[in-house]
Amino acid sequence: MDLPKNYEFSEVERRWQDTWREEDNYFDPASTKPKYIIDTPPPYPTGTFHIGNAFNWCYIDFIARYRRMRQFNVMFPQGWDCHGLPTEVKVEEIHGITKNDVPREEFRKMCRELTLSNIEKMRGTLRRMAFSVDWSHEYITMLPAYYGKTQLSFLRMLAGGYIYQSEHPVNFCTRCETAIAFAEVAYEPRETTLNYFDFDGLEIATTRPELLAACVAVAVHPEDERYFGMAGRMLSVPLFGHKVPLITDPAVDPAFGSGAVMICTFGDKQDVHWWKQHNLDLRKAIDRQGRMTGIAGDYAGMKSSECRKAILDDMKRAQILTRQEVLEQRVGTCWRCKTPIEIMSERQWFVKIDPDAIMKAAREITWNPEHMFLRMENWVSQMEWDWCISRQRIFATPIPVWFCSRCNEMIVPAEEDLPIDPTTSGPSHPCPKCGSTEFVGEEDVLDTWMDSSISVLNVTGWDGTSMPHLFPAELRPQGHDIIRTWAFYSILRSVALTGSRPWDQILINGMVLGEDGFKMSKSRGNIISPEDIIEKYGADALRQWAAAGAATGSDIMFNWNDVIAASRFQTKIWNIARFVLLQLGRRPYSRDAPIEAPADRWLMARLSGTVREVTDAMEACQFDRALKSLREFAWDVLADNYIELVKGRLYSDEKERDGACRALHATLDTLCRLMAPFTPYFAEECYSHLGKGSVHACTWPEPGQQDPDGLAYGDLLVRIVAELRRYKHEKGLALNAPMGRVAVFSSPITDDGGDAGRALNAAFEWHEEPPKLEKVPGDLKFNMAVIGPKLRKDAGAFMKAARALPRDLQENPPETLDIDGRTIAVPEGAFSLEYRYLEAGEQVDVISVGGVIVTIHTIP
RNA sequence: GGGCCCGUGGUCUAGUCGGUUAUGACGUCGCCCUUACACGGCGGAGGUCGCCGGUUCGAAUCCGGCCGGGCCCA
Repeated sequence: MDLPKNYEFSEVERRWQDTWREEDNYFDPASTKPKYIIDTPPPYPTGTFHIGNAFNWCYIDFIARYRRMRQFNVMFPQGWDCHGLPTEVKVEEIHGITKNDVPREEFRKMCRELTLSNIEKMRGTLRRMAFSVDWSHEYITMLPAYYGKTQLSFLRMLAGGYIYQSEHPVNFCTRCETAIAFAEVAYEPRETTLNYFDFDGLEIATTRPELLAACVAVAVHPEDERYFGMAGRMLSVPLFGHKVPLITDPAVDPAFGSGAVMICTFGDKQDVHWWKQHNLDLRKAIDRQGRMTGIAGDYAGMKSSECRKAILDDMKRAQILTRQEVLEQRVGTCWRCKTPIEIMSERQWFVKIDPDAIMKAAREITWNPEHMFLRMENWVSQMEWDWCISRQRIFATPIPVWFCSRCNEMIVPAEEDLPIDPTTSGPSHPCPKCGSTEFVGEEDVLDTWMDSSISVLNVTGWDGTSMPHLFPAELRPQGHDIIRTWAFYSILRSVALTGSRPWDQILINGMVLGEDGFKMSKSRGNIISPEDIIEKYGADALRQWAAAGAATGSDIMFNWNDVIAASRFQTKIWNIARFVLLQLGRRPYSRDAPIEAPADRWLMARLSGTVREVTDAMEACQFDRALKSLREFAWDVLADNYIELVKGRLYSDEKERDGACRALHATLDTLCRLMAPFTPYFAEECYSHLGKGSVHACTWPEPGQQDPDGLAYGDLLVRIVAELRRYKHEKGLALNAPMGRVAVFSSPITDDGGDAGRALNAAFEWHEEPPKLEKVPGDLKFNMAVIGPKLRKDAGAFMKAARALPRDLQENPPETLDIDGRTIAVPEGAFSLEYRYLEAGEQVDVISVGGVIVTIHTIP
C-alpha cells in the first residue's frame, strides 16, 4: 500500500481522535497486571488549558503510555480542582453582582455552572493533545461525590485530634475577606518609609505607624546599653495615651532603626512571636475589611492606608515625628490578589502539623529530580504555625459541623449523611449534651487545598474506613511551584488519614517560559497557547518539544524552532516509512531469510542499543534523552547510513535483498513502538500501514541479542563509506560518480556483500593481507602563507631553488638556501615533500580508517 | 540574609559522582534536485565549557573563592 507523499498532521490527528476508543485507556480493576496509579494534578478550571499544563501533562502521558506498553494496569485519572476565589470573582464580574447580593446557594450554583462550562473547554484541549486520560476516573471537587469525601476526611481528622478550632493570629486578606495559610502568602518587594518618632521620651522606628493603636509593648535588646535600667518601665503611647511596658528580648536587632521596636498586634510574624512569649495584651486595630476599629479612636473607620497618612500628619503636627528613611522591604501579600496581608487574631480552624511524621513520609518517596526534596525539607523545617484551613468564602467545601444554640456543643453529622451544608440543613438528632434542637451551622468553608490534598486518596479508592486498596499511588507528577502546597498538604493528609506515604515517586516538572526567556504574561505579550501550536504543527510536534526541550525538572523556554524541528523529524520518518514500505512491497521476500550481511547485522545491533537506551531513559523519566536517542538512530543510523548503504541491494532482485527487507521491517516496527509514547498520532499512523492493529496496544520492544562483532564490523564499514564520501567530495566528484577500484585491507575480513561498492559506485575489494605499497616522493608543496610575507619578491626564485634541491634536502629542509649568489634563511614550514603511493606499480590514494588501510585506484 | 538551581560555538541546549576528538537543534558557508525526503543529502567554519585558585597522571565534570542570572524562603 502506498503512503501519501506528505504527512498531513491535521487530517491524521483528527482521524485518530475519532477512531480511538476511550475505554482503551481505562484502568481495569479486574486485571492481574501490576497497577500503576498516577495522582494527576487537578487543574483549576479557568477555561484554558495553558502551555504549562500541557507541558506537565506531556510528561504524564509519556509515562502512562510507556507503562501500558510495559504491561502495567495504568490509571491516568483527570480531576478538576474547582473551588476558590478566582471563580467567585469571575462570577461577580459576569453577573455584575457581589457575592452578598444573592443567597449563598444561588451564588454557588452560578459558580458551578461557570466551572462546568470551563471544564468542557479544557477537556477538548486534553483530547487534541492525545493525552490518554482515563475518563472513567474523572473527578470534580465541587460535586457531592468528591466534596463528600473532603468532608469525611475532615471529620476523620477532627476525630483523630488533627483538627482543632482556636483563636490564633492568622494571615488575613482584607480584600478577599478571608483567612489564608502561610503557603498562600507571596512576598513582594516594596519601598516604604521607616518612621522615627518620639515615644514617651524614647526614639522608635516603625514601618507601620497605623498600628500605633495596637501597640502593646516596646522592646529593646537586653544588652543594648542605650536602654540599660529601663526595662519594666511603663510608657505612654503617643496620640493614644494607653500605657505599655518596655521589655527586653534578644531577638531585637539593636542595629535596626533606633534599636527600640514597638510590638503591635499584629504587624508581622515576629510580633506574634513576642506577643506569645511575653504574654502581651491583644489590641485589634484593623478589622476584616481592612478598616480601623474602635480602639483607633478618631481614626476608626479609616482604611489602614488612610490611617497611616493621618497618623503621620498628626505626629508631624505634634512635632514628635523626627525623621523618615526610605526602606526596601518585602511585604507579604495574598498570592491570588496581591493585596498586602494583615495578621489578625481570629477564631479559625487549624490542622496540626507534625514535621517529623511528614518528613519521614517525604523521605520514603523517590524525588525526581532529587534536589527538589530540599524544597520540601526547607519548607517543613521552618513551619511555625499550624495550617489554617478555614476560609470566610462561599464557593468551597462547607465545614460540616453545627453548634448548639443553647450550650454551644459542637455537633458533627453522621458519615452516611455526607455531604452536607450545615447552613441549610440541621443535625438529625437533638443536642446530645443539652437536648436542644436549635443549632447554628458553621459558615466557614474549607481551604481549597483541603479538597485537592486528598486527590490521591480519592483515586486510590479511599472510603474513610480503611487503607485504600490501591494505595499508595505509584506516581505524583507536578510543578515545583506547588511543592510547599499541594505536595506538602498531600503528604500531611495521607500520613494523618492512612499513616503512610501517598506515592512511591514524585516527578517534578519545571515552568514554561516565553520565547523571550521571561515568564509568560499578558503584559509581556509572550503567551503561546497549546492550541496555537497544535494548529500550526500538530499535537505530536508540541509533545516532542515538551520531551526534548529541556532536561526533566528544569524550566523550559518555549521555542518555535524546536517545534519545527520536531515536525521535520516526523516528515523524515514518514519518508523513511514510505521508502521502506515501497521496497518491501515491490517484490515478495522471505520472512525466514537470515540477517547476516554486515550492514544488516549492524542495523539490528544499533537498533538493539537504541531500545536499551530509550528504555533506560524512560525508566528514569529522562524524556529528552529518550527522544534524542531515537532521533539519532532514525535519522543518522537508519536514514543517512543504513538505507544509503543498502539501497542498491534493495533495488536488485537478488535474494540478498531479503535480509535487508527483514531488517527494515523489524526496524520500522520497533521505531513505531518507541515513538508511540511521544508521538501517539504519528506512530499510530505509521504503524497502521504495517497492518498490525494499534501501536498503543503493543508491548514495549525488548532489545535483541548483543552482537559486538556485527556492531564493530558495521561501524568500520560505515566509517569507510563516510571517509570515501569525504574523499569524493574533496576531489570534486558527485557522490554517485564512478570512482574506480577501492581496496580495503582489514583483518579479519569484513566483506560487505557489495553494499559499499554500490553506494559509492566503486569496485570494492576486500583483502585480509596487508597492502604492498611503495612510497615514492611526489611534488614539493609550498606554503604560500609563509613564503609570501617572508620572502616577497624572492618567492619565485626561492621556489625554483627548492625544486632543484636533492630529495634528501627536500625531505629535511636546510637552514639556508643560495639564490643568485645570495644566502637566505629558509622560513619554518615553507615547504614539505608530498608522497605518492604505488600499489603493484599503479598510483593509488591511501586513506586510513581506524587503522584500516584503504587504497583508491583513481580512474586516469 | 539563608537554601537550591544555573552560567557550554551567533542563539537555545545535552553531557556534570573525573578519562580518546565536548552533544544536538536553529543559524551560517560550499557543493549536490543521486528513482523516500530540497521540510532533503554531503562536506565545512565556528567553543579560553562565567572568572580565579586547588586536588589529580588527567577537570566542562570534584573542592574553595569570586562574578552574573533565576527560583524558593526569611
